[in-house]
Parts: sequence; structure tokens; C-alpha cells
Amino acid sequence: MAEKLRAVPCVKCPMRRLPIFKPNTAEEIAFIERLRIEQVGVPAGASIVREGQVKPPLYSLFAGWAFRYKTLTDGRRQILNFLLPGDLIGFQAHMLGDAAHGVDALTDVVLCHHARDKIWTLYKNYPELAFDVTWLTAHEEGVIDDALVSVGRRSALESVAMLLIHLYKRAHALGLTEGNELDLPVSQQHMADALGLSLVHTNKTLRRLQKLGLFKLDRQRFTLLNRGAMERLADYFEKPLDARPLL
Amino acid sequence: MAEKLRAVPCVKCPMRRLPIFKPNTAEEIAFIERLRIEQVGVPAGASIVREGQVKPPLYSLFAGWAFRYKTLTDGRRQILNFLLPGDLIGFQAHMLGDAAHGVDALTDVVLCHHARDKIWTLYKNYPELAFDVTWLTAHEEGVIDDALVSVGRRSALESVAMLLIHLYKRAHALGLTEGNELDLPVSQQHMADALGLSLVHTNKTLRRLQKLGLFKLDRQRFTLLNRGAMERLADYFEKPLDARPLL
DNA sequence: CGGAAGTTTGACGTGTGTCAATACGAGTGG
DNA sequence: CCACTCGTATTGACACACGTCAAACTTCCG
Repeated sequence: MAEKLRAVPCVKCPMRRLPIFKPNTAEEIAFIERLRIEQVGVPAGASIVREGQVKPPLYSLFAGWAFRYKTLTDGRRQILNFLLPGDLIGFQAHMLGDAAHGVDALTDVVLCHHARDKIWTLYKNYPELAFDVTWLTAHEEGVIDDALVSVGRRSALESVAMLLIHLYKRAHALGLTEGNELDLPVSQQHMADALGLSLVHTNKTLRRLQKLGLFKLDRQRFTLLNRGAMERLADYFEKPLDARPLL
Repeated sequence: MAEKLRAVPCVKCPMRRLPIFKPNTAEEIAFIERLRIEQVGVPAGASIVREGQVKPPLYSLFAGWAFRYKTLTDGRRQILNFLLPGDLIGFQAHMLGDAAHGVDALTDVVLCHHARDKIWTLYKNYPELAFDVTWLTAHEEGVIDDALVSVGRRSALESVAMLLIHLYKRAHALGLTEGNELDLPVSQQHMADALGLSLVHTNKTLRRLQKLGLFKLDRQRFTLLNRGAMERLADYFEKPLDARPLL
């Protein structure tokens, strides 16, 4: 299911050009290059890390969308958060021993596969990078905090608005938007599982929001029409994103 | 609201005796001692970190219970997770700039107040400790993942069972249990806010579980009566806790 | 003793889940 | 180009878990 690719050199990583990412020194980039074993491709819908997998590999997401989830034994699934380029995969599992959650690809995906056993070298010799890794972990925790508020205390209408504006902002920061449009490779089932709602109710809520003129969503194509109303409905006014490490 | 205390030396930190915590070298402990500015006490019910506070101080919880939460502008509150001795407070905020969440004391609490500006020194000169800090962050994320599954996909009955057994296990690892009993300084309102439920429904669910004989809860005194049934109901079978850093 | 905070219970309303049927879009093969 | 199929989206009818309101009760504590 995973295919090895001819890899882009880290120095030329196209993400380095994006304004949200922090710059690295030449030596740091050289180390990252050595940290990376290979680039691998995974097709849409496939599993990247399985729930319960012991010592799963350490990846960073180079291109494409993915998501983290947990399932109960009877099949109920909760999506924990969505992963976009620049996010780490399997780091929590690396720290804790094994993966308490699964990771699936939402689109075709390109991953940078890193050497698990060099992470310690990173902490020892590249404290800046170690700091960045911690930053990424803390940042992801913040995202999940917000998700928890949605699922726990927001109505379906508010939750859906929150999720969409959140994804829009993240995608925008990565240059994945065109004007106020965006390719959103997220099915209604995914949204339902992320928000703790049923598929049917998610659908009805999406239609309701569109009838209100807040956005348009047709065949994975999302158009943000009334950002202010979305933010007010979601009660979500995040300050602009800080510069973040790419690793 | 915060009172300075005569501090226990870190070498004599009583938590070091607990089996879950990893040992540190003498030099590391000496550094932690220098990292720590003072110990402060905060009374039950008081705020430790305010929502939105910029550059909040960096604490670790030495004794007592606390919790992290976020509130929507109309007052709805979601508790993100509970904090027990050994947990860091304000580290996410330290990384991201300001506190996206508040922290309140559940009981009278003793905090170790650390020097924000020495964290970088920690990363630079004590990679082992930096690694530990990341471990703590990753671990907390795992706890929130579980909370998200509860709030999103578990029924009220299951959620309450999950929360109680989770807290019981954590408290037990810290030696806070006596037999199968435990002082649980968590009101029903707190549980409701942690689980995304209403106060009334939380109460009815608690009574129902007690009538089923799973546990007893009287005046903050919790007695676990049928652990197997609790774990099955919550669909929660965690492997024993790994050794964790105390910082 | 008195008042505040937390807990408990009952009655009733509603947001969201479940079930079931239909429609639609993207592929596939004839 | 037309069936055919399969995943996804849509809609309506109905059920129920959980929320809201309101009132009593209990514990705590000054």
C-alpha cells in the first residue's frame, strides 16, 4: 500500500517557501536530510498507521490530507483531528510506545519517513529542532482542545461552522486556497465522525448553513461566502497563526 | 490569591519515590532546582491561569487537583482535562505565546513556579529533560484524545464510567487511593462540563451507575466496586502506565 | 442558626439519532 | 453511448437520549 518515491531534497522542500514556516540553518536542514529515510506515497483511503500498531514509523506529511482517529470495539469512530502538510505523524506514538490512534489518508499522500532512532540525536545535538518538535506537539494539542469544545459544547450548527472555518484557515495558511475557494477532500461521513454527529444530521446541518448563505459546498469544492458570520456562529476568533516549524 | 511557600528541595520531592516517575541524575535535579523560582499555594476554586492570559507563568503541579478548560463567550464551559501532581501547567501556552485555556484549582494546590526563560537552557543543555517535557506534552494529548472519544461517541452512561475509571487509575498510580477508595474533589458540575453533558443528566447517570453497583460516590468519596464492569462499559482497557518524567 | 453551594427528582421539551427510501455522480463494461 | 453499480448525498418520518425548568433536599460552614 506504500510506494517509495524519488524524493525531493529537503533544502528544496517547497514548503520552506511558505510564510508560516520558520527558516532553518543549512546544518539543520542537512541533519533533517539524514533523518529522512525516504519519501513514500500512500493512496487516498489507505491506512498510514493502524490503531494499536507498536512502534509505528515516524512520518511528516509532505503533501495531501490525512486524519487521526480512534474507534470503539463496536465500530463507532471518532476523528481526532485532520492532518495537513507540515504535520507530524506517529510522534505521540513514538513517545508513548505504540499508536493509541489510527491515521488514514484522505487524499493521495506523500510522506517523509524519518529514522526513529535518530530522534534522540535530534534532541541531543539540535535543541532548536527539538524545540520545534515540541512546538508542533503543543500546537496539535491546541487543535484538539478546540475540537473538544465543539463536540462537547457547541450545537451541530456551530460545530459544523467551526470545523469548516478551521480547515479553511489552515488550508489558507498553506496556500491551498484559491480566492475564497478550496478543495475539501472530506466527506460528510468524515465531518460527522469528527464532530460526534450522525451522518444524516451532519447533512441537514450543512444544507441549513448553505441556505443561510454562509458557504457553498459542492462536490468537495468549498466556497467561503460569509466569513464574519461563520466566525460569529462558531464563536471562534483566532489570532493569525504564528510561524511554525516544518521540522 | 497565590501565596509563597517555604519550598521542599527538589531532591527531596516526595513524588520521586513514586514508581511511575523516572529517576533523574543529580545534575539534572540540581538544574531543576535552579529552574524553579519558588513554590506557591493556591486555594481551592481559585484561578491559576486565566483564559487568554499572555505569557502565563510556567508551573508544575506539586500537590492537589486542578483542571484546564475553555469557555465560549456566552458562558458554556468545556473542561479539557484534569491535572494531577506531576502535570505541567502553562507549557502549551509557553510554546504558543498565550493561554488558549484557563486553569483552575480544584483543591488547595501547591505549584512549583519555573523560570520561563530557562526553558531554552533546558533544551540546550539537558536534552534528557527536554525529551521528558515532550513526553509529558504527548501524554497529555493522549488523554485529551480519549476525552474527545467520550464526548463525541460514548453515551452518557459510558462517558461517566470512562471518566471515573480514568481518574481512578491516574490517582491510583500516584498513590492517592486507599484500597479501592479515593477522595474525588470533582463536583457533578465539573463532570458535566468535562463530558459535555448537563448537570441534571450527569446526576441521573451517576445514580443509575451506582444502582447498577459499579461504584459508590458519597460526599466526594469514591469507591470502585466493579472495575471489570466499568472497563467493559467504557470500552477502555489501557495498558499499565509507563514510567513518566516528573520534570 | 442561616444561607450558600451542591445534589436529587419529576415533568416536559427538543436536538439529534435511527430507519428507510431516493437521487446523484463517477466509474466500468458492454 | 447506454446500462449497471457503488459510494456519497439528500430527504422525510419517527424515536429517544439528553437538555431545560423548577422545586425540594442535603451538606457545608461561618
